Amino acid sequence: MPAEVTSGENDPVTSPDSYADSPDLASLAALLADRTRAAFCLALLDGRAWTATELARMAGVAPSTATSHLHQLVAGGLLVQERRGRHRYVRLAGPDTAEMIEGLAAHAPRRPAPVRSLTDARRRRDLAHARTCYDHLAGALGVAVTEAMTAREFLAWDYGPALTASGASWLRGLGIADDRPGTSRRPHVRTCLDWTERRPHLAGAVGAALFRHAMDASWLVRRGSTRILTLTDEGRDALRRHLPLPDEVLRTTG
Amino acid sequence: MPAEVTSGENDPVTSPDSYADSPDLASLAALLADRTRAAFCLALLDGRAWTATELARMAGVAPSTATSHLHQLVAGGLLVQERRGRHRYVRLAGPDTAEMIEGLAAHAPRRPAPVRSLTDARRRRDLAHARTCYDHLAGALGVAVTEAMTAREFLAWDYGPALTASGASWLRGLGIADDRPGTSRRPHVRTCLDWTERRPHLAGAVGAALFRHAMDASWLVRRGSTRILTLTDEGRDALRRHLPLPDEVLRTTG
DNA sequence: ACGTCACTTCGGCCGGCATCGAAGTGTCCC
DNA sequence: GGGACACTTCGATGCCGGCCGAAGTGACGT
Repeated sequence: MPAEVTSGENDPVTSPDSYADSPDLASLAALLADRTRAAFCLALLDGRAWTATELARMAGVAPSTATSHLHQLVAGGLLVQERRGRHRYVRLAGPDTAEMIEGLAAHAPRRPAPVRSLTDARRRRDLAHARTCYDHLAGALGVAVTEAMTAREFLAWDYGPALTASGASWLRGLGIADDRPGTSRRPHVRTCLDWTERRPHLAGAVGAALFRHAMDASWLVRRGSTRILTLTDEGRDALRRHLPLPDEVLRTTG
Repeated sequence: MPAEVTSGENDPVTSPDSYADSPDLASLAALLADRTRAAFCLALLDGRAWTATELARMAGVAPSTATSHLHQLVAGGLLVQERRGRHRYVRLAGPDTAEMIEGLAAHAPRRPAPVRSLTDARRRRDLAHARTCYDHLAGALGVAVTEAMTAREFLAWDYGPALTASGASWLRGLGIADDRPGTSRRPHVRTCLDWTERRPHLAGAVGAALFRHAMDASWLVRRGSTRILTLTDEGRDALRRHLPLPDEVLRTTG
């Protein structure tokens, strides 16, 4: 945490004399102000790379339309692309971009989408139960984990969300290497307002590490190529053992 | 922190059965995707109420245009209005709205605005030095305060920004009533990426309380009706005494 | 080599929306 | 009461941008 204040040599990313060029809020917001582009970004919030055609089908637009939108999103710095063969893979530019979009989405009004079928209803129920949120766990399960960690005083909220000392050692006990604080720019503990639960769940580097561990240990498995997560038997046992989670959220059946 | 997960009676704010209605990101972003509306919101980030005419003049549009935009922003929940006599005062709906806009602005590209005059250059320099950011202090001074509090270990960053015990007692020593944690929903320590410094400054309830104290104690005064803040002699002495701030940021001349 | 597939470019169409001026309503002050 | 002022409504204008289909390019597989 260097406390140098009289900024030394400025990185010439913009103008050499960088007094307050006002942020171009409108151009950034315009990128998200289209139904199709917004749908792309929300889909990409699962943290993985999608191809242009997949996104086009998901949003119900022609491939040429998707191309145009992806150009804009990449040019605007929200997405990065990777060309492999005849495929163009796009993903969110980084965790900070994901957090920005999440932050916006948390304040957005809900669109009342009518339930179309029984499958649709099931899909929604499962999505509300457990899903990925970029690089961490969301849904009722994510919120429950967060609140159980709070109950055991692994997380403290008094002065902003923070991991306690016992929380850090709990993580170490799980074999989760706690990234050394200060190493990365990213806040270690961050919260993210859950869409479905309307309560915060754990995010940031700690949330990502915990989720990575849960996937590595097969506590959770992805359902197909969606962002829906299914709790495995091992996962249920582990969460019951390591955290006293209420049984209601520990159902393992899709 | 109630850990009730199987949502009991739902508040009927949307549909009775509230599985995951996806957020309407596009409609929210569209509110900010217009140059004029974005300018309104950025101006309102100073936390005070403006009249429609003031905003119209600031943005360089006709009054009728401003009316239309303000309607949309109020209908969208970003702004609240208060009619007093023949004036219509609007302000940001709340701290969470301000935080959302700040978060977006921090990721927005800078618009290279050419310096038009000597007055303009001075205004920018002063704005970069100290200004309000909704309800707390921003600019080089805000960042310096934050970093000095970090150096004295009033703030800890290891597991997310947090106020330490000594930080809490330091605030009490200043006569700042530390809002009892848990009382309000708002995180007590939050950071906000500074536009000009590109480093975080203190925000959240603690940042707001500190700023309020600085204004009450006349450490800082507003310049006219702008968001520019000027450090007073008392303010310089106080900051030198309570925090070892580097002299460079302690200039009091506008 | 050929067909298939993923993606791109281009042109044209169309809807939505920001803008303004003019005219109207209510408020304040003299 | 009259005039100035803050704000609103309405209609007209014009532009920007999303959308598609058709045609083109390059990669992959048989």
